[in-house]
Amino acid sequence: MQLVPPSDPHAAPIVSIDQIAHHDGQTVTLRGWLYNLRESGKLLFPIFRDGTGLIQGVAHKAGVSAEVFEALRSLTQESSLQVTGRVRADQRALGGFELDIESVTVLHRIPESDPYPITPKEHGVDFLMEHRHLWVRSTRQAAILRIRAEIMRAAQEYFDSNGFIRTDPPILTPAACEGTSTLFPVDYFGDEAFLTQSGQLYVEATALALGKVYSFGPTFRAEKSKTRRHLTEFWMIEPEVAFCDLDGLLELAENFVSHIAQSVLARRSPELLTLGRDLDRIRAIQAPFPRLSYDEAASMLQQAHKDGHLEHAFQYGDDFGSPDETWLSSQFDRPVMVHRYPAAVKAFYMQPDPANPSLALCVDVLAPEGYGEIIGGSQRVDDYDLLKSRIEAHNLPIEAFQWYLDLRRYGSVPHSGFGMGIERVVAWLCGLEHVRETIPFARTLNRIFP
RNA sequence: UCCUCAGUAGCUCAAUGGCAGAGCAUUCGGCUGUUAACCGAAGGGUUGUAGGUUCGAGUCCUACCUGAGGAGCCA
Repeated sequence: MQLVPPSDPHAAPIVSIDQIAHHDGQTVTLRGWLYNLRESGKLLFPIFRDGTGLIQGVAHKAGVSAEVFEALRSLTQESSLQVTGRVRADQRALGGFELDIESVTVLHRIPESDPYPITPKEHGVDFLMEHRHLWVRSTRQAAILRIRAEIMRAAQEYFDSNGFIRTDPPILTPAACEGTSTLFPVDYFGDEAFLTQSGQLYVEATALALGKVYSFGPTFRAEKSKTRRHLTEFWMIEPEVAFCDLDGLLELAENFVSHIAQSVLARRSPELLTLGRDLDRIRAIQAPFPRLSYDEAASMLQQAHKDGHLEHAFQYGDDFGSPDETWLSSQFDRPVMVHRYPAAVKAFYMQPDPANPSLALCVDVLAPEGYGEIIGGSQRVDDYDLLKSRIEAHNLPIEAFQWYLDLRRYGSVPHSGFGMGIERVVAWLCGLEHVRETIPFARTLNRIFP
């Protein structure tokens, strides 16, 4: 296999397909794979892909050597190759350019006896997930992964350029962070440890060291959730800010999400269009976001039930169910921030609202179009005695939280933070049905292969 | 964990309780502008597993396995 640029100084330059428009009329070399091959008598129309795009080649039997023509004619889908030809603008071609083929070097030819499994026709979800290592080559999946990468880049860019320091918490943890979720146990030299379900408690510590911090990494939940919104392994980005109250947190959340959406729009619009996304939907995602108190949201839900928009009657005091969130978020064209839930349905570390201590100073950001909760956050309890009594009331092992309580013993300050699930944001911005397509290799309740 | 649905050719799917089928993919042949190309031909099956009802089961019944959609929980 020849993988390095040819040493011949007169050889055609190696270019990627996304740069092909800059080489109109020139002879170039592409490296990639055969995406599809159409044949019409003495004409061949191979379509090549190289990870940056697709381009159709043309080979006339009379225009190339017999060896080149036969090598192309018998080429199989997804065989790898290097092809040299002249770039020509052509209205008939999908990308506006075609390649008049001069020569071909086949790097690896897939034999007919064992053809590439994923054909240009439709396939079922299970088959595609079983072949995820190959499915990622498809145009649609590649577009999603490019948008995912941009979302991650833009998220880090926002924090890095606003004074935040990235401090990543451990993946292996000694005990449950929140005491609620089901965790994945691992053997830690004879002791039981767990894969982290949230880095929050740890970034609270680094926030009191560095002021504004964030963490970004994988998170694990062993809950047997079986929905389009759940993975057992997902990526979460968690900012934590010292001297920040709930109002400051709401402002941070809306500016952060707006920045991500507008970055994707600016840098990945072709991919959004590949996915059939309406760009106006993304364009609308601009701060400020609508804000609803839990009380206001609850009233809206009860009214929606009376008007026949919701089957289930919402009980004041309950947490919102999935249909509730879907309906609420569908009332807005941008994410809606619901704040001040009843403390009883929220985590132990959330600061009570001074105006009504039965409410927590927390926020859930619900994405529109039924994508549900993308962010959950709160102002944290900063009083030692209150936090200690909360831990006890939730029957959590106090010893495991001694270090966490220390943060309230030594220079405690008001502080706030949130966690944003990357995959849900990817699914939302891409307009996908299921989060399993938003990560290169999804881990779900029923799948840990490939 | 609960509810609902599905499992037939490599893939996507048909088949009233009565001969196991089609399209795509693969192979061969045809076509000098194809757009998931098209036209002709060929090969390709333990109908998820185990049991039961029946003269006869892909089809009906029971259990199990696998997957999907939803609920709860959450990001």
